[in-house]
Amino acid sequence: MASTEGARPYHHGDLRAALLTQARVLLDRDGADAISFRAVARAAGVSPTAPYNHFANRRDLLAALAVEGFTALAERQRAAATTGPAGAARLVALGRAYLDFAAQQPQLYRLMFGTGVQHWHDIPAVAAAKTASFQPIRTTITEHHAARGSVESIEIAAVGAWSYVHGLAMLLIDGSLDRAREGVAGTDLATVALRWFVGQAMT
Amino acid sequence: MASTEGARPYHHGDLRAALLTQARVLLDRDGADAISFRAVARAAGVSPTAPYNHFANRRDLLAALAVEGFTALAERQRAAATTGPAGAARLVALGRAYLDFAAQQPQLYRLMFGTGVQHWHDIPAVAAAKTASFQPIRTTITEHHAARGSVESIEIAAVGAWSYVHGLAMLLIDGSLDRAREGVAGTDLATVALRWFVGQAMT
DNA sequence: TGTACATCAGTGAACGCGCGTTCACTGATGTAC
DNA sequence: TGTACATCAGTGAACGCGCGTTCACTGATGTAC
Repeated sequence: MASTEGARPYHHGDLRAALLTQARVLLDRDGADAISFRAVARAAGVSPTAPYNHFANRRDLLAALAVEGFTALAERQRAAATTGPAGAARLVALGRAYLDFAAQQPQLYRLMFGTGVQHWHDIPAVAAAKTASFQPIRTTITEHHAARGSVESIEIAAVGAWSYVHGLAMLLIDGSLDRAREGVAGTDLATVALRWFVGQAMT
Repeated sequence: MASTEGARPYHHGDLRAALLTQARVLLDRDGADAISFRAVARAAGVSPTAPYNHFANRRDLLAALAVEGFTALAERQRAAATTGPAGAARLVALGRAYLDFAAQQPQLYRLMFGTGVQHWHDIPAVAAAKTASFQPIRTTITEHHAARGSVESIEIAAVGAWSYVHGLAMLLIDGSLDRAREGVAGTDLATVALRWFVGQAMT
């Protein structure tokens, strides 16, 4: 019986990563509420208490997911904003990267922005990752406006762009704009909305 | 003993309203997760199962809260958009009413926009109330642009305005803009951000 | 005006459940000598 | 190279909890005659 070929080893190898993976599966399928310590352990094929070797508690696990999310979001934006020539098209590409991220993993996006966890800002790692995920927008807009405009006016434009794209992402995700989609013939609403914003507010 | 002066009557009078009130208290204090049927009943001083006479289940209770919220939000916007002369100031006032609503009852605003309940759109009353709460923005922007612009371009501006103000509300609520606040001297960030948007996008 | 009865809006015991977390433990691994 | 031992990463039983929901019930109210 002992140590037959298929036997699972006593030590997992990389349980931490496996737990995060399974948590993502649960998150994507049923939302943040479905992520319980026990359910994650179960999904990873491990005893209910094994996760305590890797995360202090449930909150800590969710925080790790959020940090991963913010990091990935920042990376996607950075990639989009450094591809192709500068100009309005770059701003649209930046916004599209943001919206695509949210659309492709809506539950993760929701988790990152408040749902499921109270007092995110109490967790330094999450707060830092979130702040960092705003940086690509700030940087790209600063470059776009170059010398035109004060530091303060550029900051306001950056906050405005983040607000816009964040609100658009949320409304698209939760189906609030399904009606409006029909009113916009041809191209998809996200593209139209992004071009509109860049045309109006970024010149 | 029976029917002494202080005795609570067997029938409550308006338990439905009392349950909603207590649910709001729980919501505001601890968030949507804290709203359990039992906790609400307890807070209303009633047996754990009494709420079933008024709500089919927990989800139904949350939906009622959301509908109340959307109705109030629409009302506030309508009031703001019909006070004072037309023009850019009216748009700013509309946006301010929206942001004030969110800032004054952040947990309710979160509940309305996705947190805590999956598949809001499956509940017709909620979907209808949400759609109705978008109407004041649409109407005001239509009037503002008058004959200038196609129906489609006005719809895009309306969607844009909603996205902007919604995103701004969420980011302000969850503390994401606390850093940015410091960078904007003098007036509060919400006002500055609203004026910026109206100045850029609504002309 | 009085009475019978239907309906409404509560009660309270009970169910089964999944959860977070603790605890003492044990198998596996790594390291010092 | 071998051995003793510390450390790490798991197990599994157990706890107490609050939850949603069901069920049979009962007190209070309203209505028909």
